[in-house]
Amino acid sequence: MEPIFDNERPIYIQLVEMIRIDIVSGKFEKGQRLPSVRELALTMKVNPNTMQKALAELENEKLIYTERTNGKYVTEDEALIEKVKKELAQEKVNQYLRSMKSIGISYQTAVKYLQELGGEDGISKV
Amino acid sequence: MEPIFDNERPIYIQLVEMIRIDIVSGKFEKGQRLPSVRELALTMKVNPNTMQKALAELENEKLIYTERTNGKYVTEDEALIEKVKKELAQEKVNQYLRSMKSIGISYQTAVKYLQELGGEDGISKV
Amino acid sequence: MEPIFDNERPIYIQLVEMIRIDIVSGKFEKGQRLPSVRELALTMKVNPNTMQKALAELENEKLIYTERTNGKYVTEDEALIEKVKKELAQEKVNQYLRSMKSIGISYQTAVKYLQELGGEDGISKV
Amino acid sequence: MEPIFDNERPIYIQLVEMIRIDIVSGKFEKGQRLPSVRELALTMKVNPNTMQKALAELENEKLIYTERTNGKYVTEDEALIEKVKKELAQEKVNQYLRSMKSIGISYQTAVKYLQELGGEDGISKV
DNA sequence: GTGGTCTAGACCACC
DNA sequence: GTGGTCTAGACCACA
Repeated sequence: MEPIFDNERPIYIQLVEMIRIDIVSGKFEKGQRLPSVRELALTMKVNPNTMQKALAELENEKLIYTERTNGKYVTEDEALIEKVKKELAQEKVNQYLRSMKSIGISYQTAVKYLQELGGEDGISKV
Repeated sequence: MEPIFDNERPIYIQLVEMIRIDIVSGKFEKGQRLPSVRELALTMKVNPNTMQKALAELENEKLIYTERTNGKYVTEDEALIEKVKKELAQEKVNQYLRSMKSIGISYQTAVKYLQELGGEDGISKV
Repeated sequence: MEPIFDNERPIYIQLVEMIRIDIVSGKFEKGQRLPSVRELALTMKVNPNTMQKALAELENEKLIYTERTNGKYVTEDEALIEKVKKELAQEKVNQYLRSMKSIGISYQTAVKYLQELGGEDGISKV
Repeated sequence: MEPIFDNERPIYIQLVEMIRIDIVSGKFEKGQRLPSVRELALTMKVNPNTMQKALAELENEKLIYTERTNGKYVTEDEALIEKVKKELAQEKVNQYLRSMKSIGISYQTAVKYLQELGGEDGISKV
C-alpha cells in the first residue's frame, strides 16, 4: 500500500499523474468531491504542500476545481476528461509501438499480436 | 550513445535483455559472429566479466553458442529466435493492456485505439 | 524603497503584477536576464519561495522563461509583451471610464477632459 | 448594498467623498433636501455622529447648507458643483495618466488608447 | 472543518 | 553560483 515514488522526477509531478489517472479511469468520478488536501497528503505520505502543488497543477489543467472552503471537485466537463484520456491512451499506444519496433516488429504485426496474444497471462480480453 | 542502466536491477540482466533484443530484432543476425567480449564490454561501458556473465546467460538460453577458439555466434535456430521474439512481444502486449486498463480502457477499446491512434506522433504505421 | 503589500491579496499575486509591469514598461527588457530568485526575494523582502511562486506564474504566462542553472529571462516574444501591455492598458481605461461615470461624466466628456486637463499637476503631457 | 470602508482612512472622510460624488453626479440634485442625518447614517451603517462630522465637512465646502430646523440641502450654486466636479475629474485624469505611465505608455498613447479601447468590456461609450 | 498562503530551512542537480 | 523541490509548521478567511 506504500506509495513509492520515482526518485528521478518531482513527487508532485508523479502525484499529478496518479490523480489524473484516477480521474480518467473513473476511480474519481466526474463531479465527485475529492478527499481533502490533508487527507490525500496523508494517504500518499507526502507533505500537504506537495499535494497542494499537485492539485494546483490539475486545477490549471481544469481537471479539478475548487469550491471555496468546501473542497475540491473533479470537473463536470466530460469532454475534457475524455480528451485527457485519449492523450494518455495515445502515449501508451506510442510506447507499445516503439517497444515492438525495438524488437523488430512492424505496426501491422503489432496489431496482429495484440489480437492473437491479448488476454493471456491473466490480462482479461474483456 | 551512452547506454544507461537501471540501478535497481543487476547490470548483467539488463545486458542480457539488450542483446536478446538485438538478436530478435535482427540487428545481430542468425548465425552471425558476435563482437568479442572485450569489444562488447567496451561498447556498453561495462566490465568484461559482467559482459561474460550476460553472454553465458544467453548461451544458456541457446540464443548464442561458442566455437571454442573462434568466438561466439548467434544461434542458427530460427524457430528459437522466433519463439523468444514472441515471448518478448507477449510481454509488450501485456504491458500495453495493463497500462490501458489502468486508465480504464478495455481490451476491445485498446485494440480500437491502436488502430485509430497508431502511427501518430512520428511512429510510422509501416 | 520598502515595498509595501496590500494585506488583502496574496503577496505572490502582487509580485506577479509588479514584475509584469516591469516587463511591459520596459524596465526589464525583452530577452534580459532577470536577477536571481534569491536576489529578487531579497529586494522585495519576501521569502524566496514566494518569489519563486510568482515567477512560476509569470513563466506560465510565457512572459519569462528559465534557462536551467543559468537564470530566468524575459521572453523574446515582443508580440506577447505588447499583448499583455494592451490588456493592462484596457484595464486602466476601464477604471478611468468607470470612475468618471461614477461622478456623472460621459465617455465623450471623459475624452475631452483628458485632452483639456491632461498634463497638469506634474503629469507630463509628453 | 453594504457600503464597505477602507480601514486605512477615517470613515468620515470616506463618507465625505461618497456624498460629494453623489452631489456632483446628480444623484443628489442641486437644491435638493437631503435625507436626515439619522437616515443617512442608517443607510451607510455608520454612527450618526460620524455622519454628522462628514456633513459638517461638506457644509464647510459649501456643497450643502443647513436650514435651521428644516434639514440639510444641496447647494444651489451650480458653478461650485461644476468646479468640484472638475476637481474630481482632474484627479481621475491624473490617476489614469499616472497608471498608464507606470506601464510605459505616454500621454499621446493614453489618449489614443482611450479612443481605441474605450467602451469595451461593457463600459458604454455613451 | 476547508483550501490558501507564507516562511524558514534544507537538499538536490547542473555547470 | 543557478533554479527546483520538499518538508515542517504556522496563520488566515470562510462558513
